[in-house]
Amino acid sequence: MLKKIMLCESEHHDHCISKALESAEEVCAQRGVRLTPLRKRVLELVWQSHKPLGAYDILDMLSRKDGRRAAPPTVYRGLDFLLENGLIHRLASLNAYIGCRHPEVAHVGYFMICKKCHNAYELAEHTAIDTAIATEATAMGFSVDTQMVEVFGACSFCRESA
Amino acid sequence: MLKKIMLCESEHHDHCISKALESAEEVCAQRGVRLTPLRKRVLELVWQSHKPLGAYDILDMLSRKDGRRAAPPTVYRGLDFLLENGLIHRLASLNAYIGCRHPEVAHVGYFMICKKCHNAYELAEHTAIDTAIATEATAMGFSVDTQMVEVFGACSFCRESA
DNA sequence: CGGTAAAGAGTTATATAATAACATCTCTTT
DNA sequence: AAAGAGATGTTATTATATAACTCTTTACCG
Repeated sequence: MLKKIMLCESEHHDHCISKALESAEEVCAQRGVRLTPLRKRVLELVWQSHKPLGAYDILDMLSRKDGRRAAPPTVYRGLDFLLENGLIHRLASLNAYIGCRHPEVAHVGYFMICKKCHNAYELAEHTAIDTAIATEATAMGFSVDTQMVEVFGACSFCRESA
Repeated sequence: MLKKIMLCESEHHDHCISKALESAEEVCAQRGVRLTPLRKRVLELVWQSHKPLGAYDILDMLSRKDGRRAAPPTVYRGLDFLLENGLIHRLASLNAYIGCRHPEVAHVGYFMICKKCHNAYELAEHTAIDTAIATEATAMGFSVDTQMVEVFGACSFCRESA
C-alpha cells in the first residue's frame, strides 16, 4: 500500500489558489514590494493547477482573459518578480513555472514530477536530499550556492490507475 | 584544508579527450552503433574542456573547423546520438552539454557546477544523493524514472583563489 | 497639493535553443 | 548495379527568453 501525498490540502483546489494569493499579499506587504494586478494575475494563472506551466501558456491565458494580445515581456516580468520573491519556482528541465507553497521562507525547490498526470510535487526543505547534497559538496570542497533537483516518474495515483 | 577533486585524472587534459574518444569507440563497437566522423568530432569538441558547452558553441567550433557553415540539425543530431548512447550529458539548467566519464554504464548525471570557473564535476553514481532521492520517492509512493541534479556554487580551487 | 524620480507596464524587435520536413548522400547487402 | 537503411545536408520554423525604448502609474518630497 502506497502512501499518498495530496496536492491540495483541502478538498477543493480553489483553496490552494486563494491561499496562495493570500500568502503572496502578506509576503509582499512584509517585504515592501508591490503585488500589482498584473503580477497577481500571473500568480493566479500559475496556480490554476499543480502542473508546471510554460511562459507562453501563461501568456495565452492572460491574453484570452484580457481580450488583447499581451507580449512576452509582460509575462516574463511578472514571472521574474514572482521568482525573485519566491512565490513561484522555475523547473529548468521543463522550462516551466509552478507556484511555491512556502513563499515565506526563501528556498530552492525539490520536485517530483509525474510524467503521466504532469503534476509536480514540491518536497519540504531540509529533506534527506538536501543533506546528501551538502555532504557530497563538503567532501569535495565545493560550497553550494543553489541547486536544482527535478525527479521524473509516476506519482502514487497514476501508478495505481496504471 | 579542502579536499580537491581533480577534473583531469592525469596531468594533461589531452588524456581526458583521447580516453573519452577511445571509450566511445569501444562502447559504440560493442553496441553495434556507428561513431561516424561527425559524431566523433562533436564528442571531441564537447570534450575540449570540462565546461558545459551550448549546442551553438559547438556549432561554431564545428563550422570554424570545417570552413563552411554547419546548420543546427547537424550538431543536434550528433548530440542526440551521443546522449542516447550515454557519451555525453545534458545540463538542463544551462542548456549545455558535457562529456560523460562513464559511458559504459547507463546513468543519470549528478553535477556540481562552479559559477566562477564554469567547470562541471560529475559525481559518481550511487552517491548518498541517489539514495536520498530514492528514499523520499518511496516515502510518497512515487516511482522514479529519471532525475536531474545540478548544484551550483564554488569549487575548491576557486574558493581558494578568492 | 504639485513636481519629480522611480517603478511598472506596453511595444517592437531580436537573441537563443531546438526541431520539422524534405532532399541527398553513402554505405551495405545482394 | 539496385535497393534499402542509416546518416547528413538544407531550409524553414517553432519555442523560450531578453534588449531597448516608450509611456504610464505610483510613491515620495518639499
